[in-house]
Amino acid sequence: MIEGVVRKGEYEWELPVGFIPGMHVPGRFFLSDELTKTLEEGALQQLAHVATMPGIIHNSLAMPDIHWGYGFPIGGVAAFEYETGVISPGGVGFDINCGVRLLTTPLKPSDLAQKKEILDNLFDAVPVGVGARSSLRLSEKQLEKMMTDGARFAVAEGYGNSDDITHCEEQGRMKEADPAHVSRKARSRGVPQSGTLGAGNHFLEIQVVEEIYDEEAARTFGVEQGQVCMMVHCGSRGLGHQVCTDHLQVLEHAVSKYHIQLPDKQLACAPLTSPEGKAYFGGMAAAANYAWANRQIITHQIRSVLTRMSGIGYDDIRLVYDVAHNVAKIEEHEIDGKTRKVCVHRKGATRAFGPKCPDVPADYTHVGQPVIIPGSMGSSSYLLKGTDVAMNRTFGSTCHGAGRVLSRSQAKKKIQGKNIRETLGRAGIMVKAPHDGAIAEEAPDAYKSSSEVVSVVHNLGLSRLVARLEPLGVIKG
DNA sequence: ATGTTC
Repeated sequence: MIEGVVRKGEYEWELPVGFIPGMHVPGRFFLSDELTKTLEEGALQQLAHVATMPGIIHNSLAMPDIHWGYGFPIGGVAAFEYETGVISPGGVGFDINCGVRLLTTPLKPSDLAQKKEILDNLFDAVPVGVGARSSLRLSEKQLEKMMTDGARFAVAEGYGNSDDITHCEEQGRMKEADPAHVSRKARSRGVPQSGTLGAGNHFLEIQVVEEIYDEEAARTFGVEQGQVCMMVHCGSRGLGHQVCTDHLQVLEHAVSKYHIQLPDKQLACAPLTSPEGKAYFGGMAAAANYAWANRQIITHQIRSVLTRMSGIGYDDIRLVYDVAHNVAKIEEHEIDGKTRKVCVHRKGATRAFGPKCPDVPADYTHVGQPVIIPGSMGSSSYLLKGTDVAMNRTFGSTCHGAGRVLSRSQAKKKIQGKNIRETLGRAGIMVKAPHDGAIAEEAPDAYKSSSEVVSVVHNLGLSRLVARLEPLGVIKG
């Protein structure tokens, strides 16, 4: 382990205050011995950097999928006191509300004789790849509604049902969204991209529930062994990226205006109560809502294909839940016995609210919030549940996925996409992508093991395993 | 992640 890090338990490590100058709180991160082998020193430095920011409380936290990111580490969680703290785009990431949703179907794998045709139809119905454009032509007014109403906009337009809304984090809509802080350029990127999947690690998968770990929670979430499911992983596309870019520029100036000392320019931020901080938050929430609506529109396309191809009903395809992996939220948390209003930044981290917490859907509240962890291409995905331990220790947060071990360029150099496609094909997993390079970048070997990451948060109790899902067919952007 | 270095 890197010098200066203190071991606190089987899966826990601390960066003491003083690891670098100016830290207000300790850093704390969660790794198994196996995962410490892939820890990047740069990511740990970033965890320490975050601990120097104004108003941070409790700990600068990182989940076991920690890796190097823009300013803040990916896998990072940081909460700032509302009155004295800051908000930072680096703590959210460029893909605002990159997230994932899980749908159940009444189908069994044996009902998928036409799997290739289903995948072909899904590939035609959901535009994928960098710069993908959809056939939907949103008006300016519709885009505005998409940004203020999120998943509700999509459902109001006929792309879903009311259960879909109650089964989204935030009911698919942050009320603080303010489209006035979304630039003309961001809007022009958003208009043609509604209902598109995007690229990189974004995917649409046909999966099967392979193992149940927690019968009661699985039953509550409507998930059964042997059931065919659909998983959607995507975000706010070019619109969210542009919101991040635009506000970073403003906030770089705000840093000197508000006399904030930072160890890295990429931590650009502003006080939560400042006009600049509020503007970013309003724009970020608008982009988050765009992402929820985007996943909702894609859900409708999936339902349309499956009802046409397999004869099941539209409402037989149920949304289990939809979680955000990249977002900042105003929440109340109890710290040292006192309830504090804080802005929780989760960047490559999942909210994991426990039983009886606000915003957990009524039909799930006795169990806790569903947590959805996608695997890398061709590997297991997991369904977990939120816990009281997460509420007490990590502002109700857990990991988000596997985390890279090879950069995109390293992966493309080392790995042949065609070979991956053939190997997965032999295992019965069909892959469709715009080109083989997209497959190489996202090859399983480019990522840490998602099962190792998930076992750490399960063992710590930051969330608890409910079910494991395995891919049957993959559409990659 | 991203009209993949406006």
